[in-house]
Amino acid sequence: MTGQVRTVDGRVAGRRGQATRQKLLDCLSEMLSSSPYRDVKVIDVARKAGTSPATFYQYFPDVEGAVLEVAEQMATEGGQLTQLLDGRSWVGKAGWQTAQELVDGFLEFWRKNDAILRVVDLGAAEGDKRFYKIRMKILNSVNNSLADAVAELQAKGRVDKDVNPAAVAGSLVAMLAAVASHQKGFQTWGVKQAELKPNLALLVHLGVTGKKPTK
Amino acid sequence: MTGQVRTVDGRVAGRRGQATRQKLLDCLSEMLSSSPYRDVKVIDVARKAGTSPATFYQYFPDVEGAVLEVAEQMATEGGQLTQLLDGRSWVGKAGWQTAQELVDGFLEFWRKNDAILRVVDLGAAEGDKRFYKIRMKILNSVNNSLADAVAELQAKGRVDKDVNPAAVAGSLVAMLAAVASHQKGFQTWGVKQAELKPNLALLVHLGVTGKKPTK
DNA sequence: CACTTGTCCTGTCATGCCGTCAGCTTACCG
DNA sequence: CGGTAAGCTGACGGCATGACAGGACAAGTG
Repeated sequence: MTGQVRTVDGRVAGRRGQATRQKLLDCLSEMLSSSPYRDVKVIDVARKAGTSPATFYQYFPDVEGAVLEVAEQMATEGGQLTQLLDGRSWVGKAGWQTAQELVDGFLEFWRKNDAILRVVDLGAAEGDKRFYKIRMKILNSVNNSLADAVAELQAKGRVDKDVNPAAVAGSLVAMLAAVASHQKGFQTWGVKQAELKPNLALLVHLGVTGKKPTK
Repeated sequence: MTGQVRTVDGRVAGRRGQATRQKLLDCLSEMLSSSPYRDVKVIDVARKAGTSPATFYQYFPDVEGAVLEVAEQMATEGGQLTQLLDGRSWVGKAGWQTAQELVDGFLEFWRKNDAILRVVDLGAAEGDKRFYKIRMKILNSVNNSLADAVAELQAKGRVDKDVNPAAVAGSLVAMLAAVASHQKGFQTWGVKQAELKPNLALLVHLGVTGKKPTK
């Protein structure tokens, strides 16, 4: 799809080059987890990777460029999130389970990639289309499936006609993403991780079906 | 409460000093709106304020310190958000109106302060307790009111016992904040601002009362 | 083995921002 | 008018940035 990996000055990267490139990306990922985005410097990433800043600039235009790469890789993995919803039912007990598994899978994915997702969120909120597109790529799979589910229930008359499936789905997905980003924040409100999940699932179920789940 | 405003080196700031200090904060605010957080430099803020970098460092330890100040000022204004919920009813048509006005007021506040709120969100997500506290200060008022409303309905038996009021309220508030941050994103999903609001209100109403609103 | 080719890395350098200090200017007060 | 404290800035060492040319290295060739 993306063709060969190329250096900034146009050379094609060989085996060794790709290895160092990936090492730089991995080290960048680690840095993002351990220090504020604003303080991540090229020189630190390079040092951590046991190489020099000049090498970094051979593969990436700047820190942001490398971050986009990390984000892209994560977004590709994130495509698996569709599986949480493909072919699931929103009716009866199965519906409750669908909601629970969606919440579970979503939070888990976010927890695993929280550092890079923070930055993607920031970039998207700042209006950067590249980050925005990546955020879409991750959320779209879940969002579309949710919107379809709402639209389907709507067609059967089980959901009010004036509900906008895309708006509801988007809001629910945004909620999941936001809660995942600030999981620690809930502890201050006296809410433990284990308690949080069923309540989130409840909200998702309510939003999609308009009704309380049968457990 | 906070006593006198002091410079970094301990002098008390007079009228003139406070003016330049505030001017620096205002210019910082503008910069945050127009360029990515990562690219906001002390020298740019100082230039924009018609002063020198050295002056900046007289009032703030660094960019982050100044950002915290801006955020603090905004958080104080944000206390007004409580008014959106104080003494409101969640029953019948009034309940629907309460939900609508909450969504309206919340989105408006976020739209007005989106730049600084982005940064606060980032800081909080990165685990910085100072930003985290400010985010709390803003959200707590809304969150507590919502949680109280849920708990009250729960006491009357109108909401299931296994619902955790704080978890539900927190999730709804997080949803509002996230949607507000990414309002532009919804346009890609074909959802217009005007359509978004009632659907958000619906989700809030569903979350708080467990039932569809009577319009 | 010497030679060539193309990939890969780094030393070095000009540039620009950071953060501090000493010292100058301005405002206020007796 | 002189003293004192507030207010501001030029200047400087330090460090990150980003570009380049050249050296190191692996692999193939005669």
